Amino acid sequence: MYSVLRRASPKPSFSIPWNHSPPPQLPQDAALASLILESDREGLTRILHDPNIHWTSDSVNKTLKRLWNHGPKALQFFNTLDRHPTYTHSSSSYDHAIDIAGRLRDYKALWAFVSRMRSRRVGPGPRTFAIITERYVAAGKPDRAVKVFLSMHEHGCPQDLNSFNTILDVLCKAKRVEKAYNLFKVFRGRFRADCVSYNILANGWCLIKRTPRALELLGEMVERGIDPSLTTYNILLKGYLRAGQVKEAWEFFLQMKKRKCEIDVITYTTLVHGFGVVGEIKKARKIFDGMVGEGVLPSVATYNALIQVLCKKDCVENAVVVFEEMVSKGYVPNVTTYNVLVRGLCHAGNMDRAMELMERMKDDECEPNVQTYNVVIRYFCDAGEIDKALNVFEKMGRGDCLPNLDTYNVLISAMFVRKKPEDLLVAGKLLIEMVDRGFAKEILRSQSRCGRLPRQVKL
DNA sequence: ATAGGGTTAG
Repeated sequence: MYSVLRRASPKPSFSIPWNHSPPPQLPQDAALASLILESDREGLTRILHDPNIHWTSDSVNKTLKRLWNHGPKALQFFNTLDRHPTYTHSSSSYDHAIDIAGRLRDYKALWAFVSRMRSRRVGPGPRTFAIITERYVAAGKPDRAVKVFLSMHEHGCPQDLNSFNTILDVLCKAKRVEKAYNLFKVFRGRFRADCVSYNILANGWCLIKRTPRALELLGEMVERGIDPSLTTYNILLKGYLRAGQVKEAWEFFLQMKKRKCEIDVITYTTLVHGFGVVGEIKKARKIFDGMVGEGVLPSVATYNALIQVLCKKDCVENAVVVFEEMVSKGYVPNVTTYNVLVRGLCHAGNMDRAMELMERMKDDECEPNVQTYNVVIRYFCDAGEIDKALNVFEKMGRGDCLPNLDTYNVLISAMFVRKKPEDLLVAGKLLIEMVDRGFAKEILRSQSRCGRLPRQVKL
């Protein structure tokens, strides 16, 4: 039975936590994570304060990471352990907790962690502020993020070029490029902006498809005596391709070659992917086949790019051939390789082979992640095979990979499509489970963005 | 955790 149905019966008591579902050879932190999810406050203290468990910073961090999509429980775990008689949290665990609080937009808790960190003299450090600013920006508060950056020194962590570049990057990655550029103009002198600062901003303009501004910035850096690096050129190249300026991209690449710029594997990966996504498969292949002759070996990412575009714009069989080829050459596929191919197989209607590949992943010691599961669940739902989707969901729930908002969204909406009464019952239970796990705020936010819920609906 | 290349999808 999957977890929602189990939830319907009385919860197992703590002395026999695994009575209903004995853990199948799960890593310790995964077993712990599911145990935490199932337990109430009292039980939690009992487990965590058990003198037989030896806590380390590493095991705490792994557990927090597992509970990433279950914020309230994760913080409850962190706080309970914070009252442990002998164990004290490390700075990286505080950073994790701060990240989670920020994701939940619980700024009160976030700043309480910062003060506690400081009073225990384990921070806050540059990484802490990278996290905090990123969370504010993600919550749509870029001005707040800038203020936090400007007040870092008041928390005992002085700003430097690194932290300056970090805040620029955080703003750019969230597409607040104009804001980043304004901050940059004010402080580039004080922090001695370097090539990295310029690259971050150039990449920002490229992300919002404003390649002319990126090019302008390139001129600006040269004017100020900073030499563009290969990274700079790769950013521009990617920018042209992202903006659909394929011809310009190719000309830019030829210029790079002509100017004796050392072309690297990232340049080639960018090209293979870029030409592939616009459907120029032959060109993508030609670039891929030609790179070795230029003295550059493909990486796993290059293979991933080729496999992905073959799945999307050619046919999945050819992608499988390339996959087998890379394996026979001794490359070790990573989780992205598998995910791309699993999705390709699903898309081609080969659900059985997709599931087989997922099994092969496990045999190859590459654990499927939430994306892998979500893809398969989504395609099963699309095909109306809700029972099979639930079957896969059940496998996740056992703890090795916890569901996220997408997982719930896909499953629940699929059940509303079919409208069988028993489905609706399960959908309701899933919804309760979601709310239980702290997804409610997130749902409301995403729904109100789409205008699907009236504003007065409150949870 | 200072920058560039691969992950779902309407």
